[in-house]
Amino acid sequence: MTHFGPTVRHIRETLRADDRRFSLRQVAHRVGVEPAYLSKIERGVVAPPSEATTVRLARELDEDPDVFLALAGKVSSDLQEIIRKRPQLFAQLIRELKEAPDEAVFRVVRVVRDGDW
Amino acid sequence: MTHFGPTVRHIRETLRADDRRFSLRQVAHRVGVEPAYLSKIERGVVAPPSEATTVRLARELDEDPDVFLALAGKVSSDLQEIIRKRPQLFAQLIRELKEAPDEAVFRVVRVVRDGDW
DNA sequence: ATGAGTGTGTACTATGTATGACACATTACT
DNA sequence: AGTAATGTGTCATACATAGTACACACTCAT
Repeated sequence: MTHFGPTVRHIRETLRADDRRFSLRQVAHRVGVEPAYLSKIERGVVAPPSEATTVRLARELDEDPDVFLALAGKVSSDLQEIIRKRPQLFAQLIRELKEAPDEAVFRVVRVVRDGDW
Repeated sequence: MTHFGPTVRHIRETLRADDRRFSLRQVAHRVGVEPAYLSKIERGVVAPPSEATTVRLARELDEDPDVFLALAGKVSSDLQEIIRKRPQLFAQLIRELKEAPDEAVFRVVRVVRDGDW
Protein backbone atom coordinates (compact mmCIF):
# COMPACT_ATOMS: atom_id res chain seq x y z
CA MET A 1 0.00 0.00 0.00
CA THR A 2 2.36 2.70 1.17
CA HIS A 3 6.14 2.26 1.16
CA PHE A 4 6.54 -0.94 3.05
CA GLY A 5 8.96 -2.70 0.75
CA PRO A 6 11.25 0.23 -0.08
CA THR A 7 11.27 1.31 3.56
CA VAL A 8 12.39 -2.13 4.64
CA ARG A 9 15.05 -2.15 2.00
CA HIS A 10 16.34 1.24 3.04
CA ILE A 11 16.51 0.28 6.71
CA ARG A 12 18.21 -2.99 5.94
CA GLU A 13 20.78 -1.39 3.67
CA THR A 14 21.52 1.24 6.27
CA LEU A 15 22.18 -1.45 8.86
CA ARG A 16 24.22 -3.31 6.34
CA ALA A 17 26.55 -0.38 5.85
CA ASP A 18 28.37 -1.34 9.03
CA ASP A 19 27.35 -4.94 9.42
CA ARG A 20 27.59 -7.44 6.60
CA ARG A 21 25.19 -9.73 8.43
CA PHE A 22 22.37 -7.62 7.06
CA SER A 23 22.48 -8.91 3.53
CA LEU A 24 19.08 -9.81 2.09
CA ARG A 25 19.90 -13.48 2.18
CA GLN A 26 21.07 -13.54 5.77
CA VAL A 27 18.18 -11.46 7.03
CA ALA A 28 15.76 -13.68 5.13
CA HIS A 29 17.34 -16.72 6.71
CA ARG A 30 17.09 -15.32 10.22
CA VAL A 31 13.51 -14.17 9.67
CA GLY A 32 12.65 -17.59 8.30
CA VAL A 33 11.65 -16.86 4.71
CA GLU A 34 13.17 -17.57 1.31
CA PRO A 35 15.55 -14.92 -0.03
CA ALA A 36 13.56 -14.69 -3.26
CA TYR A 37 10.48 -13.87 -1.23
CA LEU A 38 12.14 -11.14 0.82
CA SER A 39 13.54 -9.72 -2.40
CA LYS A 40 10.05 -9.47 -3.83
CA ILE A 41 8.73 -7.93 -0.63
CA GLU A 42 11.41 -5.24 -0.58
CA ARG A 43 10.75 -4.31 -4.19
CA GLY A 44 6.98 -4.28 -3.69
CA VAL A 45 6.54 -7.04 -6.25
CA VAL A 46 4.31 -8.83 -3.77
CA ALA A 47 2.11 -7.52 -0.95
CA PRO A 48 3.60 -7.14 2.52
CA PRO A 49 3.89 -10.45 4.36
CA SER A 50 1.69 -11.84 7.11
CA GLU A 51 1.49 -10.24 10.53
CA ALA A 52 3.81 -12.82 12.06
CA THR A 53 6.46 -12.40 9.38
CA THR A 54 6.18 -8.62 9.50
CA VAL A 55 6.78 -8.64 13.25
CA ARG A 56 9.79 -10.96 12.98
CA LEU A 57 11.21 -8.71 10.29
CA ALA A 58 10.68 -5.62 12.45
CA ARG A 59 12.45 -7.26 15.37
CA GLU A 60 15.33 -8.33 13.17
CA LEU A 61 15.78 -4.77 11.92
CA ASP A 62 15.29 -3.31 15.40
CA GLU A 63 12.15 -1.40 14.47
CA ASP A 64 8.80 -0.96 16.20
CA PRO A 65 6.49 -3.83 15.18
CA ASP A 66 3.39 -1.61 15.36
CA VAL A 67 4.97 0.85 12.95
CA PHE A 68 5.98 -1.91 10.55
CA LEU A 69 2.49 -3.40 10.70
CA ALA A 70 1.01 0.02 10.00
CA LEU A 71 3.26 0.37 6.96
CA ALA A 72 2.05 -3.04 5.88
CA GLY A 73 -1.54 -1.79 6.16
CA LYS A 74 -2.33 -3.88 9.22
CA VAL A 75 -3.14 -3.48 12.89
CA SER A 76 -1.67 -5.86 15.45
CA SER A 77 -4.10 -8.65 16.28
CA ASP A 78 -3.63 -8.14 20.01
CA LEU A 79 -4.90 -4.57 19.66
CA GLN A 80 -7.81 -5.79 17.61
CA GLU A 81 -8.67 -8.27 20.31
CA ILE A 82 -8.73 -5.57 22.96
CA ILE A 83 -11.08 -3.51 20.79
CA ARG A 84 -13.33 -6.44 20.00
CA LYS A 85 -13.94 -7.12 23.68
CA ARG A 86 -15.53 -3.66 24.14
CA PRO A 87 -16.33 -2.50 20.62
CA GLN A 88 -18.63 0.41 21.40
CA LEU A 89 -16.39 1.92 24.03
CA PHE A 90 -13.22 1.72 21.96
CA ALA A 91 -14.90 2.68 18.70
CA GLN A 92 -16.19 5.84 20.31
CA LEU A 93 -12.85 6.68 21.89
CA ILE A 94 -10.82 6.12 18.76
CA ARG A 95 -13.15 8.07 16.50
CA GLU A 96 -13.19 10.87 19.03
CA LEU A 97 -9.39 11.00 18.89
CA LYS A 98 -9.21 10.86 15.12
CA GLU A 99 -8.56 14.56 14.63
CA ALA A 100 -6.91 15.26 17.97
CA PRO A 101 -3.31 16.46 17.77
CA ASP A 102 -0.58 14.06 18.89
CA GLU A 103 -0.02 16.02 22.04
CA ALA A 104 -3.65 15.65 23.06
CA VAL A 105 -3.62 11.90 22.54
CA PHE A 106 -0.41 11.62 24.46
CA ARG A 107 -1.90 13.62 27.31
CA VAL A 108 -4.72 11.08 27.45
CA VAL A 109 -2.19 8.27 27.58
CA ARG A 110 -0.49 9.95 30.52
CA VAL A 111 -3.78 10.53 32.31
CA VAL A 112 -4.59 6.86 31.94
CA ARG A 113 -1.14 5.66 32.94
CA ASP A 114 -0.94 7.80 36.04
CA GLY A 115 -4.64 7.63 36.80
CA ASP A 116 -5.93 6.02 39.96
CA TRP A 117 -8.22 3.46 38.38
CA MET B 1 -15.59 -17.47 16.19
CA THR B 2 -17.97 -16.58 18.97
CA HIS B 3 -21.73 -16.62 18.51
CA PHE B 4 -22.11 -14.55 15.40
CA GLY B 5 -24.47 -16.78 13.49
CA PRO B 6 -26.79 -17.81 16.32
CA THR B 7 -26.90 -14.24 17.61
CA VAL B 8 -27.98 -12.96 14.22
CA ARG B 9 -30.58 -15.67 14.00
CA HIS B 10 -31.95 -14.82 17.42
CA ILE B 11 -32.18 -11.13 16.68
CA ARG B 12 -33.81 -11.72 13.33
CA GLU B 13 -36.37 -14.13 14.75
CA THR B 14 -37.20 -11.70 17.51
CA LEU B 15 -37.87 -8.97 14.97
CA ARG B 16 -39.83 -11.40 12.91
CA ALA B 17 -42.21 -12.13 15.75
CA ASP B 18 -44.07 -8.94 14.96
CA ASP B 19 -42.97 -8.30 11.39
CA ARG B 20 -43.13 -10.98 8.73
CA ARG B 21 -40.71 -8.97 6.61
CA PHE B 22 -37.89 -10.40 8.70
CA SER B 23 -37.91 -13.86 7.18
CA LEU B 24 -34.46 -15.18 6.27
CA ARG B 25 -35.23 -14.88 2.58
CA GLN B 26 -36.46 -11.31 2.73
CA VAL B 27 -33.62 -10.13 4.93
CA ALA B 28 -31.14 -11.85 2.64
CA HIS B 29 -32.70 -10.12 -0.33
CA ARG B 30 -32.53 -6.68 1.30
CA VAL B 31 -28.96 -7.26 2.46
CA GLY B 32 -28.01 -8.42 -1.01
CA VAL B 33 -26.92 -12.03 -0.48
CA GLU B 34 -28.36 -15.39 -1.42
CA PRO B 35 -30.78 -16.92 1.10
CA ALA B 36 -28.75 -20.13 1.19
CA TYR B 37 -25.71 -18.11 2.19
CA LEU B 38 -27.47 -16.25 5.00
CA SER B 39 -28.83 -19.58 6.19
CA LYS B 40 -25.32 -20.97 6.44
CA ILE B 41 -24.10 -17.83 8.17
CA GLU B 42 -26.82 -17.98 10.82
CA ARG B 43 -26.11 -21.63 11.55
CA GLY B 44 -22.36 -21.08 11.68
CA VAL B 45 -21.81 -23.46 8.79
CA VAL B 46 -19.60 -20.85 7.17
CA ALA B 47 -17.47 -18.09 8.66
CA PRO B 48 -19.04 -14.66 9.21
CA PRO B 49 -19.32 -12.61 6.02
CA SER B 50 -17.14 -9.74 4.84
CA GLU B 51 -17.03 -6.43 6.66
CA ALA B 52 -19.35 -4.76 4.15
CA THR B 53 -21.95 -7.52 4.35
CA THR B 54 -21.74 -7.64 8.14
CA VAL B 55 -22.41 -3.91 8.34
CA ARG B 56 -25.36 -4.08 5.96
CA LEU B 57 -26.78 -6.92 8.01
CA ALA B 58 -26.35 -4.97 11.24
CA ARG B 59 -28.15 -1.97 9.73
CA GLU B 60 -30.96 -4.14 8.47
CA LEU B 61 -31.45 -5.61 11.94
CA ASP B 62 -31.04 -2.23 13.62
CA GLU B 63 -27.93 -3.22 15.52
CA ASP B 64 -24.61 -1.48 16.15
CA PRO B 65 -22.23 -2.27 13.26
CA ASP B 66 -19.18 -2.17 15.55
CA VAL B 67 -20.75 -4.77 17.82
CA PHE B 68 -21.66 -7.01 14.90
CA LEU B 69 -18.16 -6.70 13.49
CA ALA B 70 -16.72 -7.60 16.89
CA LEU B 71 -18.92 -10.69 17.01
CA ALA B 72 -17.64 -11.52 13.55
CA GLY B 73 -14.07 -11.27 14.86
CA LYS B 74 -13.29 -8.07 13.00
CA VAL B 75 -12.55 -4.42 13.64
CA SER B 76 -14.03 -1.75 11.40
CA SER B 77 -11.57 -0.70 8.71
CA ASP B 78 -12.13 2.99 9.45
CA LEU B 79 -10.90 2.41 13.02
CA GLN B 80 -7.92 0.49 11.71
CA GLU B 81 -7.09 3.34 9.42
CA ILE B 82 -7.11 5.83 12.29
CA ILE B 83 -4.76 3.58 14.24
CA ARG B 84 -2.45 3.01 11.28
CA LYS B 85 -1.90 6.72 10.87
CA ARG B 86 -0.38 6.99 14.37
CA PRO B 87 0.47 3.43 15.31
CA GLN B 88 2.70 4.06 18.31
CA LEU B 89 0.38 6.54 19.95
CA PHE B 90 -2.75 4.45 19.57
CA ALA B 91 -1.05 1.16 20.35
CA GLN B 92 0.18 2.59 23.61
CA LEU B 93 -3.22 4.07 24.50
CA ILE B 94 -5.18 0.93 23.71
CA ARG B 95 -2.82 -1.41 25.56
CA GLU B 96 -2.89 0.95 28.50
CA LEU B 97 -6.68 0.74 28.58
CA LYS B 98 -6.77 -3.02 28.19
CA GLU B 99 -7.47 -3.75 31.85
CA ALA B 100 -9.21 -0.51 32.73
CA PRO B 101 -12.83 -0.86 33.86
CA ASP B 102 -15.54 0.34 31.49
CA GLU B 103 -16.21 3.36 33.66
CA ALA B 104 -12.60 4.48 33.42
CA VAL B 105 -12.54 4.20 29.64
CA PHE B 106 -15.79 6.06 29.42
CA ARG B 107 -14.42 8.81 31.62
CA VAL B 108 -11.54 9.17 29.17
CA VAL B 109 -14.00 9.40 26.31
CA ARG B 110 -15.82 12.22 28.11
CA VAL B 111 -12.59 14.04 28.87
CA VAL B 112 -11.70 13.90 25.20
CA ARG B 113 -15.15 14.88 23.98
CA ASP B 114 -15.44 17.87 26.29
CA GLY B 115 -11.76 18.73 26.17
CA ASP B 116 -10.53 22.03 24.78
CA TRP B 117 -8.22 20.64 22.13
C1' DA C 1 -55.37 -28.86 -2.17
C1' DT C 2 -52.64 -25.70 -4.10
C1' DG C 3 -49.64 -22.00 -4.85
C1' DA C 4 -46.60 -18.77 -2.37
C1' DG C 5 -43.23 -18.37 0.70
C1' DT C 6 -39.79 -20.53 3.72
C1' DG C 7 -35.24 -22.66 5.19
C1' DT C 8 -31.50 -25.71 3.72
C1' DG C 9 -28.27 -29.31 1.29
C1' DT C 10 -25.00 -29.84 -2.41
C1' DA C 11 -21.97 -28.32 -5.78
C1' DC C 12 -19.29 -24.95 -7.76
C1' DT C 13 -16.21 -20.84 -8.47
C1' DA C 14 -13.34 -16.70 -8.53
C1' DT C 15 -10.05 -14.10 -6.19
C1' DG C 16 -6.72 -13.26 -2.67
C1' DT C 17 -3.06 -14.55 0.69
C1' DA C 18 1.31 -16.26 1.83
C1' DT C 19 4.57 -18.42 0.70
C1' DG C 20 8.49 -22.34 -1.34
C1' DA C 21 11.85 -24.21 -4.78
C1' DC C 22 15.19 -23.71 -8.14
C1' DA C 23 18.04 -21.72 -11.40
C1' DC C 24 20.67 -17.95 -12.97
C1' DA C 25 23.63 -13.86 -13.51
C1' DT C 26 26.34 -10.64 -11.00
C1' DT C 27 29.46 -9.06 -7.56
C1' DA C 28 32.80 -9.57 -3.76
C1' DC C 29 36.69 -11.91 -1.57
C1' DT C 30 41.13 -14.53 -1.29
C1' DA D 1 41.46 -16.87 -11.39
C1' DG D 2 38.32 -19.20 -8.82
C1' DT D 3 35.11 -19.68 -5.15
C1' DA D 4 31.58 -17.82 -2.22
C1' DA D 5 27.97 -14.98 -1.51
C1' DT D 6 24.41 -12.02 -3.26
C1' DG D 7 19.96 -10.47 -5.44
C1' DT D 8 16.35 -11.78 -8.59
C1' DG D 9 13.28 -14.11 -12.36
C1' DT D 10 10.04 -17.78 -13.10
C1' DC D 11 6.98 -21.25 -11.74
C1' DA D 12 4.17 -23.59 -8.71
C1' DT D 13 1.23 -24.40 -4.70
C1' DA D 14 -1.75 -24.77 -0.60
C1' DC D 15 -5.20 -22.67 1.83
C1' DA D 16 -8.60 -18.99 2.94
C1' DT D 17 -12.24 -15.81 1.65
C1' DA D 18 -16.60 -14.69 0.00
C1' DG D 19 -19.69 -15.79 -2.03
C1' DT D 20 -23.50 -17.83 -6.31
C1' DA D 21 -26.83 -21.13 -8.30
C1' DC D 22 -30.12 -24.61 -8.14
C1' DA D 23 -33.00 -27.94 -6.39
C1' DC D 24 -35.56 -29.82 -2.74
C1' DA D 25 -38.78 -30.47 1.12
C1' DC D 26 -41.75 -28.32 4.26
C1' DT D 27 -45.37 -25.01 6.00
C1' DC D 28 -49.19 -22.08 5.77
C1' DA D 29 -52.72 -19.18 4.36
C1' DT D 30 -56.59 -19.05 1.11
